[in-house]
Amino acid sequence: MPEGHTVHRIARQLGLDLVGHRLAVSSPQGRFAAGARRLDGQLLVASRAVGKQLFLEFESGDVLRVHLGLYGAWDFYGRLTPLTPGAVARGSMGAPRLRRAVRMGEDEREVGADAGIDHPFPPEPVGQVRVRLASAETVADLRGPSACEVLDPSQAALAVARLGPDPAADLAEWPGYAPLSNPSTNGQATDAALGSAPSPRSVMIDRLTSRSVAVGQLLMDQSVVAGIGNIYRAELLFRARLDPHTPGRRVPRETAGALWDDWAVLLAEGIRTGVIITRDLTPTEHTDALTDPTLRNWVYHRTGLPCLVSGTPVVVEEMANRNLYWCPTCQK
DNA sequence: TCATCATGCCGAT
DNA sequence: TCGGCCTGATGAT
Repeated sequence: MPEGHTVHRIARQLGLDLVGHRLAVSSPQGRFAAGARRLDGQLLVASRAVGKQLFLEFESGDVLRVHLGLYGAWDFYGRLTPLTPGAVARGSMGAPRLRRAVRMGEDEREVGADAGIDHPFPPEPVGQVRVRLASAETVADLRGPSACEVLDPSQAALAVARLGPDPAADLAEWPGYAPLSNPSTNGQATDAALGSAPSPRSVMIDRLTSRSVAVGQLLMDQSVVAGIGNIYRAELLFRARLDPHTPGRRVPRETAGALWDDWAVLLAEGIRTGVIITRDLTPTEHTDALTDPTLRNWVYHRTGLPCLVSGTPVVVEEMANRNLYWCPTCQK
């Protein structure tokens, strides 16, 4: 299930295998029939992720905006370009081109490398497929999204502008969009002096430190910083040894900046591997963690277990309508 | 085999 | 604050 890293991986997969192709767009489920008609037959020109949202730009300027919500996912069939070495993959890497399906939207796994050989292409839709994007060789099926809509360019720009900065978004190449998320600059204090647009990092710091809401809530607020979900929230706070209840206003700017920097590192690593590993592990442990979720994190899903640093039992409480895991000894 | 829960978020109430 | 989305993993039965 999707925090920002997953959506970036999906954007990249679609970028590799469907961008530059003229697509057959359909809605086997029927709930997106009108939108599918509007996009059917168009060239897909760009695939971008901002936070947890996916923006697919077509030649007409129409943009398909997708949010996976809690259990949305993309299923890929047919020819797929391997994303990144080091990613979670069962079966051989760089194996045969033909794969029955690769699911993205949860911890990813590849269904047997040659499982598709006996199956027709394109395959029958499985379950409630809201949208199918199909080139001659690759099919991407979207199921269970919480948002799936066609926007015109100005509506899409508005949707992006409503989001906080994302360290992995490269909006510089997206003409007309908020100049918020150019990750190449990390502008410390020079923005004003240079008269340039504020850096994403400084935007995040400003938004996080200007409110009295608990930092544990602010990290989940997609207008403060985009892409962080419940796991990354808990783990970022632990890594910073920060009490989740600290009001944003009381978080020193240096601490807020360190949170941004750490998020950028964790996100990049999540995009690379496809899983959320937040502990500092040896290479061997890291390999084990790719297949064993219980090895990956400091506090997430570890209620009652001893904190790996202090030994204090990890506690869970509700914050921002979600379970928040933290160590009362380390984070104060 | 069944019930519950989950890495999210929106809109109705 | 609650239900919807309508999936898949997990743990209880």
